[in-house]
Amino acid sequence: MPMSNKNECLDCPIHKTADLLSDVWTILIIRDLIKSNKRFTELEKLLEGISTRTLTLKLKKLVKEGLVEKKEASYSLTKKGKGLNTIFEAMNKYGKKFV
Amino acid sequence: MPMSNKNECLDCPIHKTADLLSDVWTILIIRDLIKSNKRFTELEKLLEGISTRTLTLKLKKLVKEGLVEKKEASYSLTKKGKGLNTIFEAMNKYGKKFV
DNA sequence: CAGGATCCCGCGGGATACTG
DNA sequence: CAGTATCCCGCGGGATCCTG
Repeated sequence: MPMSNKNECLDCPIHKTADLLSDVWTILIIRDLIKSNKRFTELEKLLEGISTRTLTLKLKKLVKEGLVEKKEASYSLTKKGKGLNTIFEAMNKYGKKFV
Repeated sequence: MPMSNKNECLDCPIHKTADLLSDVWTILIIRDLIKSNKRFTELEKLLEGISTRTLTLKLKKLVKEGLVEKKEASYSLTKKGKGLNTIFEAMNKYGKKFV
Protein backbone atom coordinates (compact mmCIF):
# COMPACT_ATOMS: atom_id res chain seq x y z
CA MET A 1 0.00 0.00 0.00
CA PRO A 2 1.56 3.23 -1.12
CA MET A 3 1.60 6.07 1.33
CA SER A 4 1.92 9.70 0.41
CA ASN A 5 4.85 11.67 1.68
CA LYS A 6 2.40 13.89 3.44
CA ASN A 7 0.91 11.15 5.55
CA GLU A 8 4.31 9.69 6.09
CA CYS A 9 5.41 12.97 7.55
CA LEU A 10 2.36 13.54 9.72
CA ASP A 11 2.61 10.17 11.38
CA CYS A 12 6.32 9.53 11.02
CA PRO A 13 8.03 7.47 13.75
CA ILE A 14 11.23 9.40 13.23
CA HIS A 15 9.40 12.67 13.65
CA LYS A 16 7.81 11.51 16.87
CA THR A 17 11.10 10.25 18.22
CA ALA A 18 12.79 13.48 17.22
CA ASP A 19 10.25 15.39 19.27
CA LEU A 20 11.31 13.41 22.34
CA LEU A 21 15.00 14.12 21.77
CA SER A 22 14.46 17.66 20.61
CA ASP A 23 17.37 19.32 22.37
CA VAL A 24 20.91 18.57 23.44
CA TRP A 25 20.36 18.82 27.20
CA THR A 26 17.64 16.19 27.02
CA ILE A 27 19.93 13.84 25.14
CA LEU A 28 22.71 14.32 27.67
CA ILE A 29 20.39 13.70 30.60
CA ILE A 30 19.21 10.43 29.10
CA ARG A 31 22.79 9.47 28.28
CA ASP A 32 23.68 9.84 31.95
CA LEU A 33 20.60 8.03 33.21
CA ILE A 34 21.27 5.07 30.92
CA LYS A 35 24.32 4.27 33.03
CA SER A 36 22.51 4.40 36.36
CA ASN A 37 19.85 6.19 38.38
CA LYS A 38 20.87 9.61 39.57
CA ARG A 39 19.78 12.37 41.87
CA PHE A 40 19.21 15.97 40.94
CA THR A 41 22.53 17.21 42.21
CA GLU A 42 24.45 14.37 40.61
CA LEU A 43 22.99 15.25 37.24
CA GLU A 44 23.73 18.89 37.86
CA LYS A 45 27.39 18.06 38.37
CA LEU A 46 27.65 15.79 35.36
CA LEU A 47 25.96 18.24 33.05
CA GLU A 48 28.41 21.06 33.34
CA GLY A 49 26.88 24.41 32.59
CA ILE A 50 23.22 23.46 32.94
CA SER A 51 21.11 25.76 35.08
CA THR A 52 18.86 24.45 37.82
CA ARG A 53 15.91 25.88 35.97
CA THR A 54 16.70 24.00 32.77
CA LEU A 55 17.44 20.72 34.54
CA THR A 56 14.16 20.97 36.43
CA LEU A 57 12.22 21.70 33.26
CA LYS A 58 13.85 18.94 31.23
CA LEU A 59 13.31 16.35 33.95
CA LYS A 60 9.67 17.31 34.31
CA LYS A 61 9.15 17.04 30.60
CA LEU A 62 10.83 13.65 30.53
CA VAL A 63 8.66 12.42 33.38
CA LYS A 64 5.54 13.72 31.67
CA GLU A 65 6.49 11.93 28.48
CA GLY A 66 7.03 8.72 30.36
CA LEU A 67 10.72 8.34 29.63
CA VAL A 68 11.87 9.00 33.18
CA GLU A 69 10.43 8.26 36.58
CA LYS A 70 11.22 9.71 39.95
CA LYS A 71 11.43 7.65 43.11
CA GLU A 72 12.47 9.27 46.34
CA ALA A 73 14.51 11.99 44.73
CA SER A 74 16.17 9.54 42.38
CA TYR A 75 15.61 9.68 38.65
CA SER A 76 15.68 6.61 36.46
CA LEU A 77 14.63 5.55 32.99
CA THR A 78 11.30 3.82 32.46
CA LYS A 79 10.96 0.98 29.99
CA LYS A 80 10.09 3.53 27.37
CA GLY A 81 13.22 5.42 28.30
CA LYS A 82 15.41 2.34 28.27
CA GLY A 83 14.07 1.59 24.83
CA LEU A 84 16.09 4.53 23.57
CA ASN A 85 19.21 2.48 24.22
CA THR A 86 19.60 1.35 20.63
CA ILE A 87 19.47 4.92 19.42
CA PHE A 88 22.14 5.97 21.87
CA GLU A 89 24.36 3.06 20.98
CA ALA A 90 24.06 4.05 17.34
CA MET A 91 24.89 7.65 18.23
CA ASN A 92 27.88 6.54 20.23
CA LYS A 93 29.27 4.46 17.37
CA TYR A 94 28.60 7.23 14.90
CA GLY A 95 30.31 9.85 17.00
CA LYS A 96 33.41 7.71 17.36
CA LYS A 97 33.58 6.90 13.69
CA PHE A 98 32.64 10.13 11.97
CA VAL A 99 32.92 13.14 14.23
CA MET B 1 41.58 2.62 31.97
CA PRO B 2 39.01 4.50 33.95
CA MET B 3 37.79 7.76 32.57
CA SER B 4 36.26 10.53 34.63
CA ASN B 5 32.75 11.64 33.91
CA LYS B 6 34.08 15.05 33.12
CA ASN B 7 36.38 13.90 30.37
CA GLU B 8 33.75 11.56 29.15
CA CYS B 9 31.41 14.48 28.79
CA LEU B 10 33.86 16.84 27.18
CA ASP B 11 34.79 14.39 24.47
CA CYS B 12 31.62 12.36 24.36
CA PRO B 13 30.63 10.84 20.99
CA ILE B 14 26.97 11.10 21.92
CA HIS B 15 27.38 14.75 22.72
CA LYS B 16 29.07 15.43 19.41
CA THR B 17 26.42 13.54 17.50
CA ALA B 18 23.69 15.35 19.40
CA ASP B 19 25.16 18.64 18.27
CA LEU B 20 24.74 17.55 14.66
CA LEU B 21 21.11 16.56 15.17
CA SER B 22 20.32 19.43 17.44
CA ASP B 23 16.88 20.33 16.16
CA VAL B 24 13.85 18.67 14.67
CA TRP B 25 14.01 20.34 11.26
CA THR B 26 17.53 19.06 10.74
CA ILE B 27 16.44 15.53 11.57
CA LEU B 28 13.53 15.72 9.17
CA ILE B 29 15.72 17.05 6.37
CA ILE B 30 18.15 14.17 6.78
CA ARG B 31 15.29 11.71 6.99
CA ASP B 32 14.07 12.89 3.59
CA LEU B 33 17.52 12.93 2.02
CA ILE B 34 18.19 9.36 3.15
CA LYS B 35 15.53 8.20 0.68
CA SER B 36 16.94 10.11 -2.26
CA ASN B 37 18.59 13.33 -3.40
CA LYS B 38 16.24 16.27 -3.46
CA ARG B 39 16.04 19.83 -4.65
CA PHE B 40 15.25 22.85 -2.55
CA THR B 41 11.62 23.06 -3.57
CA GLU B 42 11.05 19.35 -3.12
CA LEU B 43 12.27 19.57 0.45
CA GLU B 44 10.16 22.63 1.02
CA LYS B 45 7.06 20.67 0.00
CA LEU B 46 7.91 17.63 2.06
CA LEU B 47 8.69 19.63 5.18
CA GLU B 48 5.33 21.21 5.66
CA GLY B 49 5.52 24.43 7.57
CA ILE B 50 9.21 25.13 7.18
CA SER B 51 10.12 28.63 6.07
CA THR B 52 12.49 29.24 3.19
CA ARG B 53 14.79 31.02 5.59
CA THR B 54 15.02 28.07 7.94
CA LEU B 55 15.47 25.53 5.15
CA THR B 56 18.27 27.62 3.68
CA LEU B 57 19.99 27.95 7.04
CA LYS B 58 19.68 24.29 7.94
CA LEU B 59 20.99 23.15 4.56
CA LYS B 60 23.95 25.49 4.78
CA LYS B 61 24.78 24.25 8.23
CA LEU B 62 24.55 20.64 7.06
CA VAL B 63 26.82 21.37 4.11
CA LYS B 64 29.31 23.11 6.36
CA GLU B 65 29.34 20.15 8.73
CA GLY B 66 29.94 17.79 5.85
CA LEU B 67 26.74 15.82 6.17
CA VAL B 68 25.17 17.11 2.97
CA GLU B 69 26.57 18.13 -0.38
CA LYS B 70 25.05 20.21 -3.12
CA LYS B 71 25.45 19.41 -6.81
CA GLU B 72 23.65 21.47 -9.39
CA ALA B 73 20.83 22.49 -7.10
CA SER B 74 20.40 18.95 -5.81
CA TYR B 75 21.12 18.06 -2.21
CA SER B 76 22.38 14.67 -1.17
CA LEU B 77 23.99 13.01 1.82
CA THR B 78 27.74 12.64 1.96
CA LYS B 79 29.33 9.50 3.38
CA LYS B 80 29.31 11.16 6.76
CA GLY B 81 25.63 11.90 6.28
CA LYS B 82 24.81 8.39 5.14
CA GLY B 83 26.56 7.11 8.23
CA LEU B 84 23.64 8.46 10.24
CA ASN B 85 21.52 5.72 8.74
CA THR B 86 21.85 3.40 11.70
CA ILE B 87 20.67 6.12 14.04
CA PHE B 88 17.65 6.83 11.90
CA GLU B 89 16.78 3.17 11.62
CA ALA B 90 16.92 2.93 15.40
CA MET B 91 14.72 6.02 15.71
CA ASN B 92 12.26 4.57 13.24
CA LYS B 93 11.97 1.30 15.14
CA TYR B 94 11.70 3.13 18.44
CA GLY B 95 8.96 5.43 17.19
CA LYS B 96 6.90 2.52 15.94
CA LYS B 97 7.33 0.54 19.11
CA PHE B 98 7.07 3.12 21.88
CA VAL B 99 5.50 6.36 20.71
C1' DC C 1 19.65 18.89 48.99
C1' DA C 2 16.00 19.60 45.52
C1' DG C 3 14.01 22.48 43.47
C1' DG C 4 10.50 27.09 42.81
C1' DA C 5 10.01 31.96 41.30
C1' DT C 6 11.56 36.02 38.66
C1' DC C 7 13.98 38.62 35.56
C1' DC C 8 16.02 39.15 31.36
C1' DC C 9 18.28 38.41 27.01
C1' DG C 10 19.63 36.15 22.62
C1' DC C 11 18.43 33.72 18.80
C1' DG C 12 15.67 30.31 16.44
C1' DG C 13 12.55 30.68 13.28
C1' DG C 14 8.02 32.53 10.82
C1' DA C 15 6.16 36.04 7.40
C1' DT C 16 6.86 38.71 3.73
C1' DA C 17 8.98 40.90 -0.16
C1' DC C 18 12.56 40.85 -3.50
C1' DT C 19 16.26 38.88 -7.05
C1' DG C 20 19.24 36.23 -10.55
C1' DC D 1 13.07 27.78 -9.33
C1' DA D 2 16.38 28.68 -5.61
C1' DG D 3 17.32 31.23 -2.78
C1' DT D 4 18.56 36.40 -0.16
C1' DA D 5 17.23 40.19 2.85
C1' DT D 6 14.55 42.34 6.66
C1' DC D 7 11.61 42.65 10.21
C1' DC D 8 9.81 40.91 14.24
C1' DC D 9 8.31 37.95 17.92
C1' DG D 10 8.30 34.03 21.24
C1' DC D 11 10.57 31.13 24.14
C1' DG D 12 14.59 28.49 25.44
C1' DG D 13 17.56 28.96 28.76
C1' DG D 14 21.15 31.47 31.99
C1' DA D 15 21.66 34.10 36.47
C1' DT D 16 20.15 34.99 40.78
C1' DC D 17 17.63 34.72 44.94
C1' DC D 18 14.43 32.19 47.83
C1' DT D 19 12.20 27.92 50.27
C1' DG D 20 10.71 23.29 52.45
